[in-house]
Amino acid sequence: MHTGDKIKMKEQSLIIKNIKSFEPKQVFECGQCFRWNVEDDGSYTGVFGENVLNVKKIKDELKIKGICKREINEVVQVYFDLDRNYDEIKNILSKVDKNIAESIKYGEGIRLLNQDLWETLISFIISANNNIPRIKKIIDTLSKKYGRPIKWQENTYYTFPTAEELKNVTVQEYREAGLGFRDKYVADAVKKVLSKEFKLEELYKIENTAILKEKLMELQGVGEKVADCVLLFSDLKRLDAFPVDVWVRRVMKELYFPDIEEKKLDKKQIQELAKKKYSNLAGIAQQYLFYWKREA
DNA sequence: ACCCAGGGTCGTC
DNA sequence: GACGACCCTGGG
Repeated sequence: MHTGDKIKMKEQSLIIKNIKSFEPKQVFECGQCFRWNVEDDGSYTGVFGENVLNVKKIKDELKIKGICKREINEVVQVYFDLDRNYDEIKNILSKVDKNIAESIKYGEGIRLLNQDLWETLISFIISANNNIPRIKKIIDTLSKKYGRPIKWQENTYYTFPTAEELKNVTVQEYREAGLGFRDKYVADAVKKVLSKEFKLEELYKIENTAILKEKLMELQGVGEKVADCVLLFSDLKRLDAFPVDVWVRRVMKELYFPDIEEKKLDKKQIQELAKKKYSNLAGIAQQYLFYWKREA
């Protein structure tokens, strides 16, 4: 087990007034992240990178506090995607058709996070044929065992372990951490990243989303769906990626293919329609649809 | 008790 | 391209 130095940083806080398109419940429970948890007061606390933050929304004011490695306003600006104009995106998408317009009304406070590529990759490898509570539990266990502690307000939080920190973890130890059959996939990703056989930083240089997706799928346990999630939810931020899971398949069948049996509905058909309708914003459209269908 | 599904992927045919 | 297997857990 890693017993490195505790990360010590000063506490910081930030208030953002007149915040638009930011509803904590929707941001943190639309399926893009697994390390944000709701508190008794309705606020959310999460760990990302070497930061622990608590986010509370009161009316149209966002109160953020916690400890950050760098200046909190810079960290927040990037992680919460504050440079993107979601009003404009929602306007464009709402004009596509009534269905997406209704889903946007339902989840108008959704916003995509710029999450660390490594953490997103491993998290979504773990997500395969799994459910959200268990995914969260596994990621929590990995972080507690192999990440570094950050103390804040009586509590200890743990960073998501780097590839380096997972260097000596065996497949059996992953199994004991609850990963199930995904144990070997994570071990494989760690090995390939550490040996530079797979270079994460090179991925940012690839412009074409399809090529980038192929590259991600070279890794064990990364199929189309996982690759699409990494493209959309990590800081690779490919808004044209359209992950199709059981929920999205369900909602797309209901809305656009009512006469086709769900099992016979080809994923290619769904993605072609998504591209045609939502173009380079398909990924964001997917989040509105996913949240809508899953909550309702 | 038993079965099923869950933000799928892989190996085999 | 279709099909079954796969770790594990919570809910019916």
